[in-house]
Amino acid sequence: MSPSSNPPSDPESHDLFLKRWQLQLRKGLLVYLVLAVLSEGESYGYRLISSLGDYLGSDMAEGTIYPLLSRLQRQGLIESRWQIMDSGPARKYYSIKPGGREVLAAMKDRWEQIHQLLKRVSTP
Amino acid sequence: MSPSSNPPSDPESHDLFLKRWQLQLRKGLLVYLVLAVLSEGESYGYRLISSLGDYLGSDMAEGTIYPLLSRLQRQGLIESRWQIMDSGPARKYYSIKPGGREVLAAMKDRWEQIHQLLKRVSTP
DNA sequence: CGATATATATCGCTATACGAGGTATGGAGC
DNA sequence: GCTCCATACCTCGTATAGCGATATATATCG
Repeated sequence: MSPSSNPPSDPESHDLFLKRWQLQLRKGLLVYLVLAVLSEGESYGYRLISSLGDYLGSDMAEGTIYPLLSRLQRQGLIESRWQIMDSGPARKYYSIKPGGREVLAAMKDRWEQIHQLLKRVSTP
Repeated sequence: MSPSSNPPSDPESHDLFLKRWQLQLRKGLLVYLVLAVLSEGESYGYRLISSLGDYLGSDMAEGTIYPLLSRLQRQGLIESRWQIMDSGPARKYYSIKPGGREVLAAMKDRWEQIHQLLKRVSTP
């Protein structure tokens, strides 16, 4: 266990750091991912959790996706419709609006810029 | 001005959205950038603001960099020393520790994963 | 009738970036 | 000497987003 014998390289504390880092990275990343997925066709919250979970390696929490979708709709980037199902509870399908596609394109450009920048920084 | 005539594609509100998005993106990104720059040699807060400003297009605020550096030091990833200058106020030079390099390498891997993922999502 | 899977929503907590404000040092101009 | 400015550090309050926990409802299966 070595509880506190090796502070400078304690792998356990590094894991914690990385976990928190990835949590922060998701702020901004998830909006992009949701818009990108919706740009390929409509979907709904519960389904997005599993599709994005496949991408990300870990599920995004319900407490994340539903507020996120509400936000995007309030901001006019996506729209929703209720779909009554023959079996099971109703689904709220979201689809991307033209404004959402514009924003997505801008985000994609900015993302590419940032990636180029990081390559430049890490490989001098 | 068209204050509210074109909600779905209002470029002004899109700019606001993108501005907020980039703010959120920086959460996590800046830690990476600071560690990456420090991995190439020691530096100090005030200097980091302008070097990273060049990279990012906009300066990072002083209220961002100083707490960030304190945090990284508290977490044992970087260390600092005071340098008295012949002219002007003293500088607090930060340098990366071995544990910081390990974390930086892990972040780089994860970042590459995420970039591949985004490419897969946006180009089906 | 209770357990489970599906599906949506909300609340409180935490972490981080930023703007505004504060402190201090030393050089240039009046 | 005195004021202005660039350099250099720090801290506080605000806003935002992800997450875990919790609540609710529908339909199916045993």
